[in-house]
Amino acid sequence: MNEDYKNIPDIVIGRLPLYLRALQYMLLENHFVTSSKELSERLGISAAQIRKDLSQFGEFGKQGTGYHVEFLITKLKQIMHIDTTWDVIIVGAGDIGHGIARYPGFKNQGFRVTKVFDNNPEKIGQKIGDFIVEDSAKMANAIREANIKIAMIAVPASQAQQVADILVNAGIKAILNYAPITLNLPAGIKIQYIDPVVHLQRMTFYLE
Amino acid sequence: MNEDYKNIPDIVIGRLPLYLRALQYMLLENHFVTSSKELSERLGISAAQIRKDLSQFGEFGKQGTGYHVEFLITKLKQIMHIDTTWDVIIVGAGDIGHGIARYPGFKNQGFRVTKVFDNNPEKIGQKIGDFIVEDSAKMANAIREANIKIAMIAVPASQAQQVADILVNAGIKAILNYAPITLNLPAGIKIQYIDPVVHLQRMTFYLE
DNA sequence: TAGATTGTTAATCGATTAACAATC
DNA sequence: TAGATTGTTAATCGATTAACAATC
Repeated sequence: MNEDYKNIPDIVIGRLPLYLRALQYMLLENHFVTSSKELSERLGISAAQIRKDLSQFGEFGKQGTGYHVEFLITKLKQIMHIDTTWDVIIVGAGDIGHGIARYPGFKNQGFRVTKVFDNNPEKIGQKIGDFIVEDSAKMANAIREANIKIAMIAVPASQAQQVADILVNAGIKAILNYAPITLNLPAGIKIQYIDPVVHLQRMTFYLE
Repeated sequence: MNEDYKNIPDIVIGRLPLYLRALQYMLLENHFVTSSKELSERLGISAAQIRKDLSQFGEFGKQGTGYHVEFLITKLKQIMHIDTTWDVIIVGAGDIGHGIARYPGFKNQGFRVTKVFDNNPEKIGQKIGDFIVEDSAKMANAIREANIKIAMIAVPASQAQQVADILVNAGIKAILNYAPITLNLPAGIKIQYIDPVVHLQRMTFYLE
């Protein structure tokens, strides 16, 4: 648990990465000062909500001028605990595992993929980007030794729960699950889901 | 717009795919009748909420016994407009584009990838799974000719907005965006985002 | 019949927005 | 100074939950 900020709604936490992302693009554009109004226009989130969200964590702006982009980025990274780099492992070396193992977007965002596991003997030893696929049997030990807290699951749905159980048992505290199935996890373990089918189905309701 | 059901909160629509997914697994397990209580336990969503969500669309259960799994699946598919198959195109033939082009999970879920586009001459003509990468310049025409309504964006963030504008102009109504940037779209265009970094950052707040 | 579970209402809970004093 | 924008309060809006009559 984050001890510094208690009772902050999870929905607020969910917006922080979006604020961070927009601010980082501003910096790339040499845009050094912004306002809740400008962020609002970029993100489609009301200015009042952005100010209220940020105010949960402190006072980061100046009346009349707004927010200093670089300063707010630094603060948000501290709040989200990504002022350090988290080691992350990938379980599953299929197409999805491949894709995320080679994804360049983790760089400088607080994450570094360190290992890729699979239980298929044909895949173990294979090269994926900078990684050699390792045997899932060695996964739990590797997690404990390197004190890994975050894992991404990219195995078939039929194996996902079993994998999750092993991960949690070995000390994993946060899981990003690409398998299209809801996982059953102990309280305190964080979980996020990525399933393109769910996202697509959420939109077709509105299509004719 | 869905003309049959008006004023239904989007957050309810967002849960329907989860209900559907759980029900489909039940059917695989030859589990033919279920209840809001059982779905609740599988999904971590309260039974009251499940019943209330479903009741927005009709009466699908029976007092005392619960819901007939196959019947509810059929109904949910109708409600979400996935009782037909939607053609979907992918823009961007990099690692992410590769991953989703070969993803087997769309099958029988209402979606079929029909084309993959890229603007890189080195990629055009390349084979990806069952597809030959086509020139992005031909994208707008292809969308109009086949009356495509759904696209997945898997290009770098720097190109995503430009691609989105072309897609919308050609008639695309729903976009699943893998590029890590918030897109600016006209009202009425549906958008969903998949960014592993955002999902991970949402969890590290809670980690020490 | 007795037990189980729905669909629905009303109450509760939580999130968003509008408005504005403070102040840069 | 005048204009702009924050941080915050109170009001509004919306979503979730508890409870239960209806009924299979």
